[in-house]
Amino acid sequence: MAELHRSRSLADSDLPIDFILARASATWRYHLESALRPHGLTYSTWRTLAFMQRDGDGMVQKELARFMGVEAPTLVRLLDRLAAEGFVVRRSVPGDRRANTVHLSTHAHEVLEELNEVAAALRRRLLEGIPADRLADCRKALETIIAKAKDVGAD
Amino acid sequence: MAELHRSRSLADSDLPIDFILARASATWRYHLESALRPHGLTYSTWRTLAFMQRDGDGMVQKELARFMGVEAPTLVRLLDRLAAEGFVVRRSVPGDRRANTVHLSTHAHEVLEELNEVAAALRRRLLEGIPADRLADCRKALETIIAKAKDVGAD
DNA sequence: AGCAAATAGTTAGCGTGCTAACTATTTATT
DNA sequence: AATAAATAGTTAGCACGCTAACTATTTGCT
Repeated sequence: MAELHRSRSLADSDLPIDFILARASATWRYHLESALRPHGLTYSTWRTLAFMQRDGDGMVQKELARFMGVEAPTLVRLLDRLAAEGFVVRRSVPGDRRANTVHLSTHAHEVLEELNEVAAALRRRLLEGIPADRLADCRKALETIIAKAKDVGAD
Repeated sequence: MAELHRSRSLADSDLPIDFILARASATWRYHLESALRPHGLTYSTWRTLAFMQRDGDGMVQKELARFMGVEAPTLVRLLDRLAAEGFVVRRSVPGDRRANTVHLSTHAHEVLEELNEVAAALRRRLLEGIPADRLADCRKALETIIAKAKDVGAD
């Protein structure tokens, strides 16, 4: 992977906040992707497992997609890959023959322990030096943005 | 576009900050993409023009790519599209026959006035209700993350 | 001068996000 | 009960991010 996200030359300040937000998010994702790669997962496939682990296990695909904030077709492909590699199992729902619930394999649970530590390590590294209250404020601001975006209605 | 980013059902809190960061960024991008679509531009092509407008005009492609935080091949395709639609011109550099400088057309300048207002309107809407000092703290935190990511070195 | 290394731009190809359109099934209407 | 509407999942196809590999040119070494 290139060293783009390790370089100077971005006059961070004086860019609008959304530019900074996008850059921070992309950079974080890039580094996580790098850290995950040796473990054979991408950011998105890892993220799918992570969401399943925290409350998504046993959900119907539709629910999981919504929980993760992606569209159904996006999830389909991620699950295809994860199922092919033995991380995930689709199980048909007794009452409804359209739906599948999705489940983590025991292998996935094992791997996740390691991967969660990888993610946590990056978190520690990137958040190092940010005062806790500033980080809390940041979190609140981001949550407000997410909330505000929800009730827009008149696009 | 789907109404994913307008829905509830994300238990925002108690998710790690990187999940919140990614969600906020994706949501913002989604709404901007929606607002831009009627004007015939995508988020990424608009973003390219926006970066050119704020200091990137006349840059060599390589420089612009770095400024924007994307790899060279990513920018190539964006410029191809933007050039085909008359927003951007590539001009060969006298001293160096490998390089191109890129320039906004007058049409692009005109369109940008409108688009900047679109972006600003969304900004106002999504940031509404966030106290200025909290937003400033958030910005500082995000800039710290970006800075921290730069000097990682030992990936 | 001449050859190796570096650099700018590009093409090819993969993964991930989306929308649109399709199938199969379930629910609601009448 | 029969038909319309809604729902779950999928497939197809586009945009955009990346890396790897290629061409053309420039720079640096000897």
